[in-house]
Amino acid sequence: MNEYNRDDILSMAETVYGKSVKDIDKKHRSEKETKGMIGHIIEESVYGFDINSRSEADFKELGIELKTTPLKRNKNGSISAKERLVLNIINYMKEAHVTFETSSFWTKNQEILLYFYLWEKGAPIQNFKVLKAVLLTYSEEDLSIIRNDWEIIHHKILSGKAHELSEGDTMYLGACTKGVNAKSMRQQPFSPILAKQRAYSLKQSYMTTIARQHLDSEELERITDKRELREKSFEEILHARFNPYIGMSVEEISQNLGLELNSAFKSKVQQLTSKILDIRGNKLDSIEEFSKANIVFKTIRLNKKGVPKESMSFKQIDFKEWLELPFEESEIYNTFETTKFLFVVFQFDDEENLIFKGIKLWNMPEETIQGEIYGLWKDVRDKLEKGVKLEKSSRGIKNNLPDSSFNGVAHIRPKARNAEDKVQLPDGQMITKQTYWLNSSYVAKIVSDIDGVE
DNA sequence: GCATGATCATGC
DNA sequence: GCATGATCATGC
Repeated sequence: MNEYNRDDILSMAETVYGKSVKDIDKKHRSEKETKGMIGHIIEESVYGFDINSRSEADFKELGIELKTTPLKRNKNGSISAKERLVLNIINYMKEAHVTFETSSFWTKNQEILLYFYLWEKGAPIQNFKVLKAVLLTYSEEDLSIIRNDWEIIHHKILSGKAHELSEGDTMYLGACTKGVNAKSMRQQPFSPILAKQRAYSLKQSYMTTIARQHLDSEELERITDKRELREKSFEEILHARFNPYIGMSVEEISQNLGLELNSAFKSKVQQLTSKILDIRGNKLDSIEEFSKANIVFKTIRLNKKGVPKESMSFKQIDFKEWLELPFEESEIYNTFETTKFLFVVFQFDDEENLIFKGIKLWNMPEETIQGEIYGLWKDVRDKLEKGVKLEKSSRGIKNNLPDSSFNGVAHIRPKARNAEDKVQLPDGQMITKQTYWLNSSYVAKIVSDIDGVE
């Protein structure tokens, strides 16, 4: 037993494509629903492992680990990874003293036998169906980026900043929290501060892209190549692409690129950016690296003082969810923990020309997420629990949710079709649809170190 | 002149 | 029809 080769592993997997967990499960293990059960059932019923007598490595001789991961179907029919793929826990004490090649990430996760199954809301686990299995390895391009991600994590450990790690720090390989609860803490070697227990993970956005490439044959376009990635990090490459245009007006950039633009500003920037990154068509959302790393574009227009005219808005708030889910599962936490933003920054000069100032690849510092964002979340939560105060004012209906003077980072404000475009609060009252916003003064601070912004 | 409630524009 | 990026408009 356990002397399979790579071909065996995959051809045996094919025998269960389309089958439900219950149909695969020869030993009726699925009657006990526990986490990780699907993996156990596959090991036992597909590969014949006696899982009670085994502890770790699945296909030891091949150095392959078996993992299962849920996919979900979206309203538009596409599929997405339901979650990140959590790998091994990071032992900060040990990981500090290794190189990428000898790291626990690389030695344990070089090659993964990955089973995709379709998760369905509300359905029992037994009904979930296996869609496909793949041997997950990393392309040379991905590996360059993953190696750089590992270096970023490693560097934080070496600088005594393991407690400041955030998933948003990196592109594909993340350090996600993992523990029984938010209070699972570990020692780190170069600081007395206890750090949250974290595990290496392949980000949800990375898993989504991998799943779509295998199951939907999605075609995406890379903006870098392996040669370039050997020389520079992805972030450096991005800067090199945009740097030649710094100091030019939107019109000058258009002329320079041979584009004739008379559309609205928003689509102009999209077209310019596509051209600068050399994307065919105008599809910024089909850039492979951005899709895998969950990099989101935001254009920022600064006034002469370097402050955006408007705050930056995000998704509409689902107040019922806000009240029900803990902070670590909330939408606002997940947005800032897992998104990298690519700010494309322009500034008005004295003649009202819009001048390109540069870009910034940014993710919110963990400190701010655990500080101000948590504070905002908690304040809203408490008010939802007690009942939101709605009062008629001279300018519409005023609420007592945190405003822009709350903590200097974020606030809550309406965003709707009009004042009558409402949703129900958990307490039953109706409120104009609301969004959370990053204060314009906070955004100004984030981009204040971009070259040319004064 | 900014904060804040309201609303527009676009794309799916 | 709705979500989301973007912006308006007025009271303080």
